[in-house]
Amino acid sequence: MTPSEWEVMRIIWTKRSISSLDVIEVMQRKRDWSESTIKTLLGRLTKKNILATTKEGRHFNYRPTVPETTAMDKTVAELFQHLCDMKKGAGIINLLAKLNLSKGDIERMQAQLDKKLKDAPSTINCNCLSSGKNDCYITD
Amino acid sequence: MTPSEWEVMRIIWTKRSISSLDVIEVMQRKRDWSESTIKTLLGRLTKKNILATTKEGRHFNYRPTVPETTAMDKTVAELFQHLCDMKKGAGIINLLAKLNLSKGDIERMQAQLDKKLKDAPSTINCNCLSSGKNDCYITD
DNA sequence: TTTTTGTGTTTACAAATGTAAACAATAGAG
DNA sequence: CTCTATTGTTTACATTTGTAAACACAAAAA
Repeated sequence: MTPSEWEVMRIIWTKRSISSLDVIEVMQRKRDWSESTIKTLLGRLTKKNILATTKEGRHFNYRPTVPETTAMDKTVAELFQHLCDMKKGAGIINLLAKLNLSKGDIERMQAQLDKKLKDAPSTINCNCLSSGKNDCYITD
Repeated sequence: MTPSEWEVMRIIWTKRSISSLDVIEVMQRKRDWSESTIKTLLGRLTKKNILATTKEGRHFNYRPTVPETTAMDKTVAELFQHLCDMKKGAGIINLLAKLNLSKGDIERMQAQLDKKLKDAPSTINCNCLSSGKNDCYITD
């Protein structure tokens, strides 16, 4: 899913089921895209089977075939897969600092971390050269 | 920076300064890319000013102009910027579950979370339609 | 000094992406 | 039952990305 497609999906995930007309209307409040552009994106998402359609009189109704959280988790996991093992932690710490998180989410994270801390290794090696050993000069 | 460029950068970030010959050698241990392909990537990274070069006899030496952590933070931040505000927390929780983290990183995260918990809101609204109010039907 | 060869640069080209106009089909209006 | 307007589909085209061959030029070797 491309960034533009993702923007369209957010609307559809939120609405659950929506006509193209409404997608266009909502989308145009966010981005200066022509009607055509949005129709193209809907078409591509449908072809990729990320959207399913149901005919309804004159227009179609679009609904996601994949839950938003599933898509999110996949995208986030993919991104992190390409980062240096050793520095992922620092990346998350920096991210946490910037995000607005609810009490509930923070508590769930804390629980998760408490659990992981028990058998966490004291260091994680850099795997950037895939050499099998710690590739990084700076070990921390 | 594209995914392929990122792979090349990881090598150079780790080595700090490296000849194209060595980049090619290391890279070819990871991916089945032709020498040409890797040279193209080095060229593009140089043109984008992500790499700086110094002539050294027959070959050039490449070194990053941007620290890896800076680039990482930017990429991670960009990704999260496009996700639903309400669901970012859940995304991180899922991510944490999957990652291998060092004790030190976990402790730093815990510290960060403790600090944030104090004045964390009890809920974060979905902003997927940018309507100004909570867009999501499911409020959690 | 000429030849060779190792490197960076140019050019190439298909696929994906962003962006959008033109077209076709069909539901609803008259 | 025809006409029109709406909405999905085709086609279009520039840019970026993945992948790589061809080329030019400067060192090193002869």
